[in-house]
Amino acid sequence: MTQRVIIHVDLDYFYAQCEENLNPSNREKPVIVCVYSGRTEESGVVSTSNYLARKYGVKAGIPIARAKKLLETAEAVFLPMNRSLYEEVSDRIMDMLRNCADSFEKAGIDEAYLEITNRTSGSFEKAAEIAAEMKQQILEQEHITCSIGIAPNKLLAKIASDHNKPNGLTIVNPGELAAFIAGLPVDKIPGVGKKVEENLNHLKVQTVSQLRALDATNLIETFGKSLGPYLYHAARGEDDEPVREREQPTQFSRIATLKKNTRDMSEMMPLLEELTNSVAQKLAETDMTCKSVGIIAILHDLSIHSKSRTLESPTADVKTITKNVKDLIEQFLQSMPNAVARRIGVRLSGLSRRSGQTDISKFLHG
DNA sequence: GTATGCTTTCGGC
DNA sequence: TTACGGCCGAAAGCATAC
Repeated sequence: MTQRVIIHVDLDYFYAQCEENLNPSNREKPVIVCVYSGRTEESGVVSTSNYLARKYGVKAGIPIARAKKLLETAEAVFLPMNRSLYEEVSDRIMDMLRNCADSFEKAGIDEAYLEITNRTSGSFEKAAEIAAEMKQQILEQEHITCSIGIAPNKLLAKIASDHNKPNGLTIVNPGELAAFIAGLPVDKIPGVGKKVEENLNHLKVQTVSQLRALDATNLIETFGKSLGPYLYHAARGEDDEPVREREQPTQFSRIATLKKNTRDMSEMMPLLEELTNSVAQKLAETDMTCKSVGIIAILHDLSIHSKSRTLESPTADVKTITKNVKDLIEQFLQSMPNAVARRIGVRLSGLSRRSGQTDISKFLHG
């Protein structure tokens, strides 16, 4: 088994950087890209912000109203999301990166993994040169900075890209691997968020080297048969996940906030129809069918609930989807007599592509 | 018990 | 002092068939 060379590319504060490029005068100001829910003038959350805004404590996920408070002394720019713009920029960058790799994996709108083992013959020095060229190309063609990690696997490449931001380049040579991760806080491990971190803290684990001291059995008992082994290996910098193009999407969903909280069918249906039409249109655009239809409800207390059902046969028909959505909402309201919805959504899953799919009758009667 | 498939929840970005 | 989105993929949880 030859040593792999993996790169993780993370586009810096991506949505906000796209907005800076659209309007360069914003580069000197805090820029906050917002998801407005439409309920009141400023209800909603921050999607992302530039580094100037972050100096004020304004970061992804906080309410817009709170961001405005934090920035009331600054001349800040609050902008609504323009997702199609970000997708276009992302698509162009991803196409550039794909051409730089032996194998390529888009891991989100603003990040990607590249395996470059073959084209570097395993040399990390050569990898650093390629990374520098990629950074330059992305900057010249799209005026976007990024942070890059180079490592022997995806796990370490991702941790490395996060190590020096923005506009950073971090190399973790195989020989430096142990020293690199040992002192890191456990929440630097992808998959270790608030909840897992709390659990680890109860076990007196705050750093990766402390995590490494736990035995596999203990980890599996505490975190289950998926996360347990993952943590055991992550503590040692081990990961053999391949870099591969992601398959077709597995689900499409649309969710939105109601003008006011309700459990009244007639107040929910217009929004549900809109969401259903939108997600069904996505299905049509991508020439897919769905086998499963589901609804999502976020209640007044922000608790999340969902219901779904599998259809007799795959469909892309709006009427069929709408009928099932309506049934599921009624079923949900009946099952939770005290539920008052704040946000509602529609989810289609069990997706498959229509074209290229052989007619089943050929198998039956071939 | 194991394999498989479906529903619901979790958590990253 | 609080404040609160819209997506996605994966895992957990559960049921059923063998």
